[in-house]
Amino acid sequence: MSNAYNRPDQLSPELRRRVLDTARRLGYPGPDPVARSLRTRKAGAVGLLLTENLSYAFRDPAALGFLEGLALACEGAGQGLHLVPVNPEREDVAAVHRAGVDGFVVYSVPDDDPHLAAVLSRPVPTVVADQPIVDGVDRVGIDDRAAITRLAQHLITLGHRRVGVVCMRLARDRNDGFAAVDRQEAAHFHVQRARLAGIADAFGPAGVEWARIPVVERFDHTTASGASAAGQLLDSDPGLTAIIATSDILALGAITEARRRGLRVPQDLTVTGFDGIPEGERIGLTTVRQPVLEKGRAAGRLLLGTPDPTRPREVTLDTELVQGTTASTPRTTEERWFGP
Amino acid sequence: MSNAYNRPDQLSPELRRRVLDTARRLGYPGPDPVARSLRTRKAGAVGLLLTENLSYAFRDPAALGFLEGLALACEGAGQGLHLVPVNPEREDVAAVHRAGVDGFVVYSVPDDDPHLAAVLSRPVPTVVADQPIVDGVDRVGIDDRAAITRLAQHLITLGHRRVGVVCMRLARDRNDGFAAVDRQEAAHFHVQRARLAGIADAFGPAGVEWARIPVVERFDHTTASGASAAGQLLDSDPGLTAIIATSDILALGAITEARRRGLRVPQDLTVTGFDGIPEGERIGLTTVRQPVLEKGRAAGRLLLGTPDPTRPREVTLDTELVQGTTASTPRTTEERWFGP
DNA sequence: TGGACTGACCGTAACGGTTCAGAACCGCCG
DNA sequence: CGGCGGTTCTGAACCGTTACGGTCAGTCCA
Repeated sequence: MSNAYNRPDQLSPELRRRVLDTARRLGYPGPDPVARSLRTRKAGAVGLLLTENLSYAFRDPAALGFLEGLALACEGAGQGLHLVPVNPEREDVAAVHRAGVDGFVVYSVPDDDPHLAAVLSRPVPTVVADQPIVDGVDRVGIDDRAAITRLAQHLITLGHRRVGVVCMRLARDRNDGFAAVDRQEAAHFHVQRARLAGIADAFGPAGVEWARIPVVERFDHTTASGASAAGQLLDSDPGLTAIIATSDILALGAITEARRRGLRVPQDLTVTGFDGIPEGERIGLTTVRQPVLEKGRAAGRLLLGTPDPTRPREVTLDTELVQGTTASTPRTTEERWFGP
Repeated sequence: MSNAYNRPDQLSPELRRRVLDTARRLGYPGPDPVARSLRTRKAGAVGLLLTENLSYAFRDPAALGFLEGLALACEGAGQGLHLVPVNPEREDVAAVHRAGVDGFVVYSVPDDDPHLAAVLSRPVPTVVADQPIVDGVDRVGIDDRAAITRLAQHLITLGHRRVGVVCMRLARDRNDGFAAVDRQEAAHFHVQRARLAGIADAFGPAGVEWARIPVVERFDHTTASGASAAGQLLDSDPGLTAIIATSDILALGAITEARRRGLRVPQDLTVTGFDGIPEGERIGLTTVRQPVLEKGRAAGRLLLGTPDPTRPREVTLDTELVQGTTASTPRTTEERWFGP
């Protein structure tokens, strides 16, 4: 029976025809994929775990790029892509245990996320992306810290000293407001923690004490969040010459808010982002471009490729500083040159 | 054992603890999801079949909206979303047979697609979206024909008579060029066929013979395709006053091409789209807005909801004519009124 | 004291494929 | 005619779980 479907060479054409015939007559719908998976120990799919609602991934351009790259890799290997449903409110890990997959890709979840723990407890290969290193699992990412240091140094070169920072959520609990250093250092999102540290790396040597640079955190990753966070920064210190956002989405919101307040970008306020999303490119956002699609593809390849004996592998992709038109010398310097 | 994990009420806490303890000691990784699925006859996931490369879905805003809505519905029901890998070149249906899912959603594939046939041969519930009705499966969609008829009538009211049409692929074979009526009528993509018919419905009564309206087809659904198709139309008849595209993506490309030729939109050329994607809204594209997210959600609900005894169900969602700024009275009429 | 009842626990039979060993068969040669 | 190499076919074991029925001990009431 099985042979009739999958191994035509193992039996005579005549018997095969007869088997298939009676199968059809009996209404047999073909081999059951689940039973086959049980026996062969192959599900033919990789699971993807995202921290946010599944649908969030379809809104965030960076996540989307990652998804596209991963899908590309899966497609190439004939593997399905199983999106694991996660309800960030309820800590329901059952979905992770129920997913019939041959491996997991975990994208940007907090390091204390129970779903991540659940994935690691499953006896299947796992690749994490934009995450800190976990014991022995493969990892793909960029050097967030060094990348944003370069960007910050660029601002320092331009003359900025009074800057504010807008960042994404640092932990699973909602904290829409200022984030002190202790919260920053305890951050559970590796990417955000690294980016903040990278900014500090640049400003410290420039004589700006990091603890005095205001950092505003937002739980939701939307342009509206970026706008309100920028507003909060400017309210607390109208003398800021630059706002560094840890994502393009937040930066776009900050620009909107600046304009709303009658501030010209970059003449009155410099704004920078991180990611290099198309919307940012369109308006000439100064940012760090990271190869999101490549990242997804690398994650897929890492998972689906032959499991190298030199376990845990790590792929770090290159980034590029994009000097757009939203950063310039600060107003004060400018005024010094041209008068107020 | 099973009870220890899933039915704490079925055994004493003491025994449960002991079982779990020894399980851990033996390195038991928890119940195997595949075996569980085999036994319970539930995979906990729905399959999604798209005609294009998986990664295409992440580029096309309309598909993306559908995906988001579907993901939302799955999430709500705690179901995973299994994206079936399809290589449009090779007709490899195996992936459909290998997918361990409780049901399928089929989105906008040609009605003669072997993958669709493979899905229908599987003994699981199926919902098709933007497809013609298949025997006894649920369906969700819009009234493409009536919706675009309204749009076309709007153009007729404005005074347009010499129009050209840009449409997406009509069949699985590549045909980048004019599509005669016979090809239109034999189209395997229900949505495209319906939209062309809808345009004909409007222009026929207005005294414009449909067969004389040039229709240009493009295989790839990109703005570049829209641009080249518009170019082909304008080359063949520079006197066109309007271009009707069957999607916003194509319309955006057509606008780019018009501008490149020094034609102002809408003063020199009216361009309309279909879908109501954000990029179109931003530039004020005249189009038909369809609730793509709702469509995805409806598909998910149809599949996951209680299977109504009144089988095949059908959900038709409403559309809205968006009178943007890319359509106006045609140049010739204008000139008649104001002089050249 | 005995019978009915309750609750905890355990053994076993599917679920539906794949795989593999060995049976059956066939023709051929010594 | 027996043995042998080869192919085709059959049967049974196994994958890991859940559902179900049965055993057993303990409790309650007549």
